Amino acid sequence: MIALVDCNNFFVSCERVFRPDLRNTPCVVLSNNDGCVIARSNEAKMLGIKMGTPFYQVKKLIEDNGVAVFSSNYVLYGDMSRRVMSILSGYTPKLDIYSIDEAFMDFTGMGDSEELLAYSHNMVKFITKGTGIPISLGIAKTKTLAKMASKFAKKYKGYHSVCIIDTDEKRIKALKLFDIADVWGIGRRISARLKSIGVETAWDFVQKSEAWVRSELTVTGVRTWKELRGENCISLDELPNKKSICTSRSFSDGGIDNLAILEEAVANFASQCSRKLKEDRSVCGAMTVFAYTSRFRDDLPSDYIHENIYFQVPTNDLMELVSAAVSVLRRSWKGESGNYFYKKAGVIVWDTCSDSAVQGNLFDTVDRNKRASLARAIEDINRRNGFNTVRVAVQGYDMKWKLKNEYISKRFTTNIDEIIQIHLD
DNA sequence: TCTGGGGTCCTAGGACCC
DNA sequence: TCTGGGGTCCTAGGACCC
Repeated sequence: MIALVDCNNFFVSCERVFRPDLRNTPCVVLSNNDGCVIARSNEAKMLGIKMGTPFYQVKKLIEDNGVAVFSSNYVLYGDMSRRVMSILSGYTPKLDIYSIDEAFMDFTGMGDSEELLAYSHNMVKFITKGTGIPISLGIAKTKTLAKMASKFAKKYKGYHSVCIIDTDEKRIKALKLFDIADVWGIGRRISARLKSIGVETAWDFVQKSEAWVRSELTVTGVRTWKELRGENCISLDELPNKKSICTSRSFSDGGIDNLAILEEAVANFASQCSRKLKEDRSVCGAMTVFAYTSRFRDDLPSDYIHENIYFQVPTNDLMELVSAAVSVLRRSWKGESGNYFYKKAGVIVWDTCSDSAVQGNLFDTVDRNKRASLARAIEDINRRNGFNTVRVAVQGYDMKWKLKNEYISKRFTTNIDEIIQIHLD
């Protein structure tokens, strides 16, 4: 059996751990730049605030109903996630972390349904006590069915946060109740297509033949189809190293029309990519730099910079990545100041491989040894004094491209100066 | 006025090989 | 007049996930 653990309204729950006064108040968390609503408490969902709505469109609704608003605080969420996952790992021989707030657990050979239920209820209590984060569990024979079960666990109070689909009878009943659009792997496009030909529920979908699914939805559709019928197709393998790493941001206000400021931003994105590669013990063979104007503004001139660069030898070197990113940007920059307002930019590194398996280049022009010892010195200083203590000059200090985050909470768990204080009168 | 950020997998089609 | 058959590799774009 496989269990899927899902943290309820995760970002909101993280904020509430340090704001217990908001336990029954509607809350939302906004995306970077305070752009869109990306997490909602149950009360906020009930007010009709939809996932992904631009903040300005619901600002009035939020003010009128006393909804608490938070800018996203990924340092806090990342740390809370690590705590939850760390406790979960003690409850299974195999934990597969799927996202910041979800994980699959292997429950094979860990007892019959009754025992699994008791075990899970116990775990839910312990996680809540240990971290303050409420979770839900779905247990079934396949991952897709476990995801479905977790939605039932969340929806019906009677399950007390744990729903198990252990018999064929239960599976069929659940499939008949389950909207095809809510199935894991069936997105907006495909569900619309399926509904237009009368496939409304997961049950309707599994009634179709394998050949039909194969021809209409390709092999990924067949995997989902098989999983819903109880056949395991999506493996629980550990996550391999990332194949691409992206750092990107949208810019607040109108955007950026100045090359120097955009350079600074892109240099910092490249620096982040270097750090992420090193964390993964990876190097990259290629990089893409992109920058584009707002796609919502038909009245302004638009531009779309999108350029690749290929490295002679795969690298994760800070200076090499920063200089490559900036050179690409300079080369493809078309805007005279004032012509184009770039709203978003980013750096993607790809064609990655392990840093211990780098293929050299006979015609390499760089002294790699010298670079490596300098990189080690920089990493050493930054490890002790904080990321970016030593930086490439073009990264700058102004952060003129900095994000808007008006409603951000403190880094309660990761910065000693921001630790929670309790005043006793 | 204001619209997130990070990933994966699959397929079609073009370029190339013998 | 008539123009083969079998492959691989790469990329862009589309679908999905959180």
